[in-house]
Parts: sequence; C-alpha cells; structure tokens
Amino acid sequence: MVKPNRNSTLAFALLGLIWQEPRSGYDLRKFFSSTPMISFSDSPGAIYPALHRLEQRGLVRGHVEERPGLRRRRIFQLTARGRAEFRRWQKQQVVRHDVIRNLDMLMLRFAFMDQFAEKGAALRFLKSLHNELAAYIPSLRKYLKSNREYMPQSGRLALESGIQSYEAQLRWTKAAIASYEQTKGER
Amino acid sequence: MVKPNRNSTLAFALLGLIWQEPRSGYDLRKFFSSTPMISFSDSPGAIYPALHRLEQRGLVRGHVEERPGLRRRRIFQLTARGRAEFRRWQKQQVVRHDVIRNLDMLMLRFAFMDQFAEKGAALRFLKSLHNELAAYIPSLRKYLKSNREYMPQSGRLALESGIQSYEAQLRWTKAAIASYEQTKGER
DNA sequence: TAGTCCATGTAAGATGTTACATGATTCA
DNA sequence: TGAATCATGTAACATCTTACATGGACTA
Repeated sequence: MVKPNRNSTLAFALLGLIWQEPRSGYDLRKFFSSTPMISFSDSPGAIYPALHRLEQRGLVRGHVEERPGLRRRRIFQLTARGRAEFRRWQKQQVVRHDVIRNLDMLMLRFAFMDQFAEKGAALRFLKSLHNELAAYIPSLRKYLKSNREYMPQSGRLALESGIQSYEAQLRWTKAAIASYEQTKGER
Repeated sequence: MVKPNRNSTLAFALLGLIWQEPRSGYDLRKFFSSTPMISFSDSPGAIYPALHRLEQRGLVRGHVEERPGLRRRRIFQLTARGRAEFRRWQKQQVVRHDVIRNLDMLMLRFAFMDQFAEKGAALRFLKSLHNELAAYIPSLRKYLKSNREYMPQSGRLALESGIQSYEAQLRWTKAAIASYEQTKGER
C-alpha cells in the first residue's frame, strides 16, 4: 500500500502557482512552456488530471468562468486545506534522500519560501540543505578515490560530473545563506 | 497509446551493469545501494519487475544458479538484442528535451560510452551536449534579466541555482572534451 | 534465539507518457 | 479557407513507490 496523500512535485508546483494567483489549467500549461519551469511537463494529459486530483482532495477549488466569444475556462484557487498542505510540505526537514533523488523538488520548495512560508523558513532550509550536501559530497569523493583506477574514462568523468554538480549546489547554498543573512536585519 | 519499447533510465542502468558482468537482481540492488548509483532505487519492487520486463523483451536472459547452502539466484546476461538496443540508445542524438528533463539519463549514457559504444562516440556526445547547453543557458539568463525585479528573493535564487547548475555542467563538458582530445592520439 | 544478510518475489495504487478528440475564435 | 491559439478533456499503457511475504544461513 502506498502512503495516502503524498502529492507529487508537479502537484506542488501547481499549488504554488495557483496560490500566487488563481489560474486555469491552460494558464498553467502556458506558464510551464514559456518559463524556466519548462522542466515540468506542459502536456494536458499531465496537468488536467493533476488538477482534478487536487480538487478531489480538497486542495484547490475551480469555478467556471464564462466569457462571451471564448470557450469557458475553469479558474482554480487554493482552499484553506491547500494552503495548509503546502505549508506542511515547505516545513519538512531536508533529508539525504531528497538531496540525492529529489533535488528538483527541494529547489521548488525553496522557490516559494518567501511567499508562503514563515519568516526564517528560507534560512533554516538553506542551512539544513548545506549540512546534507556537505555530508554527502565527501562520500562521493571517497568512492572516486578508491575506484578511479578501475573505472573507464567515461565512467570516471560521469562521476566527476555528479560531484561537481553537488559542489556547485553547495556553493550556491552558501551564497544564498549569505544573501539571507545580509537582508535579515533590513526587513 | 504509448510508443512501444521505450526503456526507462533504470532499464538502461540495469542493461549497462549486466553487460559489464552478469549479475543477479540482488547484485544490482547492492550495487545501487553501495555506490554513487544510489540515485537509482534499490528497492526489490523496482528491480525485479524491471528485470522481468527486460527478459520478456528479449534484452536479457537469466539462468538459475544453485549453490549448496544458499538460496538459488538468477544471474542475468545481455542477449544480442540487448546489446543492440543499448548501442542504439547510446547513439541517439542529444536533444534539448533531454538536457532539460533527463540530464541524469544523458550522464548515464555517457558513463558507459567507453565500454560499449564505438570509438569517437564519447567525443561526439560531449560536443553535442556542449552545443545544447550553450544554446539553452542564455535563454535562462534572459528570463532572469527580464523578470528579476518581479521575483521574490527565493524565486530568483532558485532560478540562479538552476543556471549555475547548467553552467557547472557546461564547464565539465568542456573539460571532458579536452580530456578526450588529449587521449585521442595516445590510444 | 534474535537479528542480520542473502535472495526473490507480489499487490495495490498513484502518477506520468503519448496520442487522440473536440470546438470556438482570430488572423492571414 | 486554412492555420494558429484558446481551452479542456480522455484512453491506453508503462513504470514506480510502499508495503508485505517468504525462507535459509550465519553469528552474537
């Protein structure tokens, strides 16, 4: 049995965007296809069923907007439950598993922090992301060191790519922490 | 209808590892859980069904190994079709869509290049990856430039993280090209 | 004797993919 | 009149996740 009510990355992306402002399925598809959120699928077969699921779960509510000369559209808004669920998600601890398998989802969480999480959440998030990255990277380095002689050139390079990618993420995290600590006093 | 025979990233990871040396499902699970390939799931509910699908498609063949005092295990080997399918996959063009949505899969492809693709494949792969990255990054920069004033701090930082991550990948790609061009004459 | 490792599996369910379908309006 | 855009949907299918299940061997 699957744990009930575990929303997907796409589901949270939809919730965040709808929270920013009420949107239709079409609006969301266009947003995905025309911004850096292109990493999400803009296909109707992904978006519309996902919105219906969110509605069934009571996280969004849609109302039909009739406009003369245009096809009717359904505009979705977050419900109180939807906002609570989104905040619950944003408050979750940063765990190793997410760093390794769901870094995209972590960055999506962070992207909406300023808008929907309490003050201080962003900095807490960044610090725990920093800790997880700083703990994980050495284990990759260690593996590389012990195995580099037995690995083909492309295999070794691929591993180095992964390590460098985590290192870039760690540098970004440090810079982001500095950026938040600087603005802290100002607000 | 879904296009038939499109194997998943996991399926190709299994094929590559089995091609390196015949392995059982348990071997594969242990490999995933104890190396940087931990980014793949090591759960039996993922691995065993995937192996059975590969066998049904004629890409691997398993034979039972009986050992006194231990539970029997099934060791899988690649078939001729499996090798052909793997090579077909490795030869595919690097397209924008994969850079954005399947960078993991691209790096997996690269990881096995030296072992199973023809000479020159790695360099061709790297050059076309380089071109796609170099073409994509400016569009992200442009979006950031036009929208940074309207974005919350965390949203802007999240986008910068994505850009820096692609830039790190691009730097790696350049270094990898240099590395291949250097060793080219030597082999 | 309790826990850990070896080893393989299935069941239920959610999500995502590609492809097909419909229909109005605007614009060249 | 044909193409593009607005707009929402379904059908078939594959894959993955979590959880449950089984059972032998070794070891503290």
